[in-house]
Amino acid sequence: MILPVDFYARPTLDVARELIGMVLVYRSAPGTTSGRIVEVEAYIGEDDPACHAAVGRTVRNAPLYGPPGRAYVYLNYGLHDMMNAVTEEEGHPSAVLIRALEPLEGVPLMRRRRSRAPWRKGKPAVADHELCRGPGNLTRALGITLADNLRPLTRGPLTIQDRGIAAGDIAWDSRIGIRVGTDRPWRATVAGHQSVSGRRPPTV
DNA sequence: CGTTCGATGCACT
DNA sequence: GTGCATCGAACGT
Repeated sequence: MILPVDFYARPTLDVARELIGMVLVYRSAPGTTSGRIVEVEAYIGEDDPACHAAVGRTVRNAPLYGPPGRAYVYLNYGLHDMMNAVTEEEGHPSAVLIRALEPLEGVPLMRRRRSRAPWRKGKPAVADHELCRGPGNLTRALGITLADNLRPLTRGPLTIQDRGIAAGDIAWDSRIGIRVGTDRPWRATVAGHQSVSGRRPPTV
């Protein structure tokens, strides 16, 4: 079942928690790829210093101010497309960043797309659980690009679906890769999952 | 194990 | 001109 707009039109932390275990699906010409969401981060309002809306409305962050249930995709570090799901209501800039997936469908296609990255030329193929580990990696594996910015997540090629998969043990900690707003524990992960980005838990 | 650093594009000031 | 919601290789301990 594709998640309806109502799912997104709620407090962002609720949406973030419930997105864990849902399935991100992207249909493209070469095939369909999908994965179970295992890591997300919430970015909430102009008062959140790490949210793009902290500087007020601009050309880039305009999607955050729009209706919920749409994709906010932007380019980071000139290399990586980042995908968010817009939450709450119009005029309340907030979103959930999808940071990692456990690959489900289309693993061979994901492998092909990942190996096509310029910096991976001639390198060994990545392990399956690494394919969608990290926000830049998952958009590349699924083929999500800036062209998908503002796309509704309720229909069309890019959707998030409830397939009845159990969320697992959810851990909340501080968001990573940002220089401000690290005090807010707005990163949700499936505890101990292989595909979660950042430092791995200590190998015993 | 840890930290540093280059690649690369564009919105924003 | 500056600074990223990154990735992964290279190098130090």
